[in-house]
Amino acid sequence: MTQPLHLSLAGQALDALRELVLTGEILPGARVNEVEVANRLGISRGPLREAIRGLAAEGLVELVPHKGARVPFADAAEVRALFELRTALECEAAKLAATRRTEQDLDRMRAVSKESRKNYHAGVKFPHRLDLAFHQALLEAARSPHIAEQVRLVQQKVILTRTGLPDDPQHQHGSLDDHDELIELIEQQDWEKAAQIMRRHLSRTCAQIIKSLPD
Amino acid sequence: MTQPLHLSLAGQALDALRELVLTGEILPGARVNEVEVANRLGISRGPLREAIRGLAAEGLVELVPHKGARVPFADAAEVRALFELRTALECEAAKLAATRRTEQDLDRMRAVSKESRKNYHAGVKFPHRLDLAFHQALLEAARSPHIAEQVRLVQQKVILTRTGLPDDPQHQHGSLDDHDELIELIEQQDWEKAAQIMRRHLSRTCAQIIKSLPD
DNA sequence: TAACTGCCAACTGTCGACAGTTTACAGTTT
DNA sequence: AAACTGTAAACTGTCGACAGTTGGCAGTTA
Repeated sequence: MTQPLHLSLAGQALDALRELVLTGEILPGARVNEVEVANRLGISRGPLREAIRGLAAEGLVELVPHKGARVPFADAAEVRALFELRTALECEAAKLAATRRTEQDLDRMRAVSKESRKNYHAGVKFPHRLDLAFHQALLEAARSPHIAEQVRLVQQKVILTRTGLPDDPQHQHGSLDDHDELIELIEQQDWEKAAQIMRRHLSRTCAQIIKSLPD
Repeated sequence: MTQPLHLSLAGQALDALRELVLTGEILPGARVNEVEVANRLGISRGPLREAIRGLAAEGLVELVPHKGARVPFADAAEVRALFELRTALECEAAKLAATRRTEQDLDRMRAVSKESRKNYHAGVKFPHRLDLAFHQALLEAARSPHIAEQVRLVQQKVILTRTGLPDDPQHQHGSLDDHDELIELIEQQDWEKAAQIMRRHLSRTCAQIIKSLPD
C-alpha cells in the first residue's frame, strides 16, 4: 500500500513525520508547526503539507481548519474503540492464518516466540518490538495484505496512545503464553479456537494498556 | 474521521476528486493530470496535490513517482482480498450490533429493508444505494466508529472495482432475505449466528461481483 | 483591577514559477 | 520497413512569496 519506495521529498517527509509522532518527539496535543518542521527536515512547506495530509489519513494527526495539524489525544474509550477494530482484524487474520499457514510461517512465528522467551528469562522485559514482530509474522501467514495493512495502521494509533507516558509496562508473561498457544492452534489449523484465543489475547492487552493510562 | 466540514480548497478538492473517481469519470487505469483537474476544479495545483495524497491514502489512486496518481485496476483476486477485509470488519460489526442494538437501531434497519422490498416488488432492481444504507444502519447499531470508517473505505474500493462496467447486476432477492435474517438475529441478540449469516451474505455478494467482472 | 478593544505577530491557505524527469515524435540509420 | 536516437513538449516535484485568519498583547476604559 505504501509500495513505491517514495523517493520524493513528500514521501520522505511522510516517513520522517510519522517517526516524529510515533517516537513522541511531537507529543499528543501538540500542533505541527509547518515552517518549523519544514526547516527541520530541510524542505519547503509544499511537500510537508502533502505529508501532513498523508499522516492525517493514517489518523496520526487531526486537521483543524486554519490551525493546521495536531496530534490527537486518546483516552480509555478511544483505546477500547481501537481494540474493537483490531480485534475484528486480527481474529479474522488468526482464522486465515490457521487455514493458510505453511511450515515456513510456523517457523517464523516460533522464532519470534523463542527470542521473546530468551529475553524474558534473561530478565529483559518483553520488548514491544517482539510483540509487534509476532503479530507481523501471524499476518504474513494469513496472506491478506489488506487486513495486514489495516492492522499496521491501528497498531500505530495504539502506540500513539502511550507516547510520552512514563514507561512502557510492556507485555507480561501471559502474552508469551498466548502467542505460543496461538502458534499451536494455527499449526493444528484449529481456526475457531485460534480466533478465540486471539480475542482473549487482545482483550488482555487492551485492559493492560488502559490500566497503564494516566487517571 | 473526516469531521471538520473542510472549507479549505484542498478539502473540497478531495471530495470532488473522490466523486470523480467513484462515478467513473476518471476510469481505472487513467492517470490524474494535475493541471487539467486543477483547472477543472478552478484551483491551483497545490491544494489538488494535497487532495491527491488524501485519495491515495484512501486507496482510490496509486502514486507512482514522476508519473503522478493513477486509478488502480482491480481483478478478481483483488476483489476477494477486499472482501476478506470487509468480512473481518462486518462480521465483528454484526456481533457488536447484536449486543448493542436499541429499538431505534432495529427500526432503522427494518425501514431500509422495507423500502428495498417495495422497490423489488415494484419491479425496480434492488438499488445499490439501499444495500449500502442497510449496512450503514447495521454499523450505526454496532457503535464502533473506527470499524464503520474502515467499512466505508473498503466499500469505496469495492465500488471502484465496478466503475466503467456495462451495468450493475445489482443485488438479487437473496440479499433481501439475508438482510431480514440479520435483522431478526440482531433483534434476538444472537451474535454468533448474526456473524455467521453476515459471512454468508458477504461471500455471496463477493461471488456475484466477481462473476460480473469482465473475462 | 477587571473587562474590553484594537493592533501586531505568527501561522495556515493558496498561488505562480522554475527545475528535473518522462514520454511521444520526428529524423536517421541499417 | 523496422529499429534506434535525439529532441522537444508535457507533466510532475519543489520552492518562494503573498493573502487571509487566528491568537495574544498592550493600551484604554469603566
